Amino acid sequence: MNQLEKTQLDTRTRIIETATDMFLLRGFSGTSMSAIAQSCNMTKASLYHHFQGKEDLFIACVTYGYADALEALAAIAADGSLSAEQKLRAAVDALYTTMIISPVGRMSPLIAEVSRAFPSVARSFHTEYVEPQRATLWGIVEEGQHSGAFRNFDKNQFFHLAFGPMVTLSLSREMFATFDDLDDHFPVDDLRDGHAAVLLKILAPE
Amino acid sequence: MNQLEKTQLDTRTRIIETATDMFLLRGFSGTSMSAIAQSCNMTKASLYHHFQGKEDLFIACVTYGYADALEALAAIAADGSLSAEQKLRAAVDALYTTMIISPVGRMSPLIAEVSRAFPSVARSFHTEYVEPQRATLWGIVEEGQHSGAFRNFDKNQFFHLAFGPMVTLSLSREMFATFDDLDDHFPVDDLRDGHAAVLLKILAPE
DNA sequence: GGGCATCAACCGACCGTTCGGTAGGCATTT
DNA sequence: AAATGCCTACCGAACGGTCGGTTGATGCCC
Repeated sequence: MNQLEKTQLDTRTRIIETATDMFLLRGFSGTSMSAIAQSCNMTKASLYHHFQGKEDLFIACVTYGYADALEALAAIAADGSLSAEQKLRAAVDALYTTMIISPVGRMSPLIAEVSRAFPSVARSFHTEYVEPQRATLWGIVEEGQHSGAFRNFDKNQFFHLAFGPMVTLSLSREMFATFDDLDDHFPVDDLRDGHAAVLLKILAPE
Repeated sequence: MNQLEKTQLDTRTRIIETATDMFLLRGFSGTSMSAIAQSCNMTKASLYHHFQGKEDLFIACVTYGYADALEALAAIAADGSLSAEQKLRAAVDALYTTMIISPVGRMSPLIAEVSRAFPSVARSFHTEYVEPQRATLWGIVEEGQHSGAFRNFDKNQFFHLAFGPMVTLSLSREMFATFDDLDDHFPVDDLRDGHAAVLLKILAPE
């Protein structure tokens, strides 16, 4: 990669990260291309030099974080030094971090907003992010089931109980982001620990 | 209330219900006042005769469903013929119905979209809808704890595990509303029953 | 006749998008 | 080494259209 391509990539990345922040704050329709350009210290015309249009930029924002978010989880699942219980516990921690902190984890309400206008974005989010995440987590559960550490449990039921609370926590913190007592209402660490304990309990052999 | 006031109220209600559907489909910024007026078979000017502005109309839409959604839950909590376990089971059913079907239960991503622009809407949603709902559900749990039917359990942890899955299910069905195999991915009845069973299990005395 | 609901017409601002053009780096030709 | 042509990045200005919101008039029902 020469200097020119690198500069171009840097600019694109800078735009994507800036735009992602704004989309998360104000929603898709609530964020204008002019406002994004302004935040990137460039003109609208320059912005349109790097992206074909608003939808194109939005898709780039959504897709941008898939890999990193999945990689952290995959690393835990592949760690041979951990037992299934340890992996599950670590995976829960990693998932909470992703859902609360990383842009891609906080995008659910954004996807909901555009789900009818851009069904392909929702499809991509599901196929390339949600499903791989579920599959990796389920691999850990299956490993525990084979070793006798976990009991049998319905797959979709487990996802419902595992992802439900953490996604809702992420959503709640977006909904009530302006509360100055947000951490009192929704204390991430406490809720995460209690949740992990319950998951291990319902998976424990009878 | 005379005939005139009643007609006016009917018109307001008709507008609110129409606008709510559109806000849920396209988001706040994605729904224009012209489009709402058109769906109501009236002019924008007539729409502005009934509501001061877009924010005013939106607040009316959000507030509109509070009472009905809370009433169904309160009726269960007040039913003297049911045991605490039966009440909890019925409450879970009612909450799933609210979250999946009723507009107010499906509004979470909408609140997230406007949370920074209209913090007061988020506040109202929390104070007048979320908190009363939690309080009523917790009343049922406390009743069971006093009678020995339920063990002690941290309040916020319980909310996390009880509301988490159902809110996420509602959100997921909004995000992936365009999928033609939506009910295969997110089967409400199955997930609800399994969830209720787990809740009763973690509350069961040791 | 007086208050109310509705309307067509209109407003300035902003939307996403496009256009014509400029500045500067790089490679090839002279 | 100078001149040429091309490419990327960027910009000011403007496009047609839509936004939320307003005005004044018209019909209608009590």
